[in-house]
Amino acid sequence: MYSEANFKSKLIHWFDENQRQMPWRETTNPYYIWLSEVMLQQTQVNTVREYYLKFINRFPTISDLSKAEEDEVLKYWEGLGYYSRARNFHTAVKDVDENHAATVPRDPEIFKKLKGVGPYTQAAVMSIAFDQPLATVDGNVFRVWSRLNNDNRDTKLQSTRKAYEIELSPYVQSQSGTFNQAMMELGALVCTPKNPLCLFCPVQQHCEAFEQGTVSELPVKSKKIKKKNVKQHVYIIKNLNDEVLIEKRKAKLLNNMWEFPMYEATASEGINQALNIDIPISTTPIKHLKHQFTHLTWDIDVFEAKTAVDHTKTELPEEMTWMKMTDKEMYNFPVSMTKIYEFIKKQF
DNA sequence: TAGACGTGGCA
DNA sequence: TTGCCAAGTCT
Repeated sequence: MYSEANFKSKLIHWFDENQRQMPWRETTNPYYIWLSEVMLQQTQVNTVREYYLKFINRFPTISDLSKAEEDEVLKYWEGLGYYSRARNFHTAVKDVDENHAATVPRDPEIFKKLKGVGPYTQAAVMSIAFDQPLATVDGNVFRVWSRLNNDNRDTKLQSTRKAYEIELSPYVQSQSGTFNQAMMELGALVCTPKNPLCLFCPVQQHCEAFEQGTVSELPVKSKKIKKKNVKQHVYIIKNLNDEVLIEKRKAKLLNNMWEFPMYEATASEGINQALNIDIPISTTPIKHLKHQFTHLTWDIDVFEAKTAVDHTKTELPEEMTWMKMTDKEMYNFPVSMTKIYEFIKKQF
């Protein structure tokens, strides 16, 4: 058994010398720290940087974000993925603005009640911004801690998370924010999923898995879900003004984002029903693409409607509109639709 | 509880 | 090309 203080001291010393520069590490503003933690969920640091800087530039205060329309907030999240994070963060910030005097709560129990704040975000924001004694348990910490203890418990189980939070609590009674970030940084830079740099690890002598030669087998994760494949038909409908038809999604997936009308291949007559007009559709796809999500694949055929009908005089259903090709930045599109846009842009 | 929820990087 | 992984949360 090793000294807890010795382990912590070595880890923090390594962190002081080796941590990466990040814009959110140069602020003590709890709102900015909170935003960064939301953006960093399941997302790599280098991807987040630009989004973070643009976001705080446009919404520099809680009040600014609180007053914004959801469509604009989503526009600033466009391309980052997991868009419910943006909707939930917006909701939570409005909550703070209205019910907490526009001040991020210091009480972990109150903060945890906000929309989109789970155990990780609670611990991260509370420790980094307010030095509250809570341990962050994220993917990095699961990996680092399971290896340090040669622990093969399933990290997907809630019980394992709880156990880790308790086991780590002695380390976060002081300097909690620094310790938490050091654990995560070690996981990101040294104790990596593949090819970990054990020879350069500042706490190698505390690592049971290194001693036992089991590093590559940890952490243990149980569930692997198989992707479903969904065939989709997308329709590029142009009018005589060289505008193209777009539709606002009303679904859990990519909710409230725009798309070219899309129907599952098994329901592809939907476009004619929706418009209540008979649009000639090209019989062969003008483009085929696959778009990968975590849990499914869209196998997309893109069809083009060549029509002489002046659809500008046809009344459109709710949540549909004609978009000028030069106005794409006025709408928020998922990446799959941006790919299609880039293709058809050449033809206009 | 297990599956839904985006996207890009990497071996 | 394919599958896993990246500072998770919601239902």
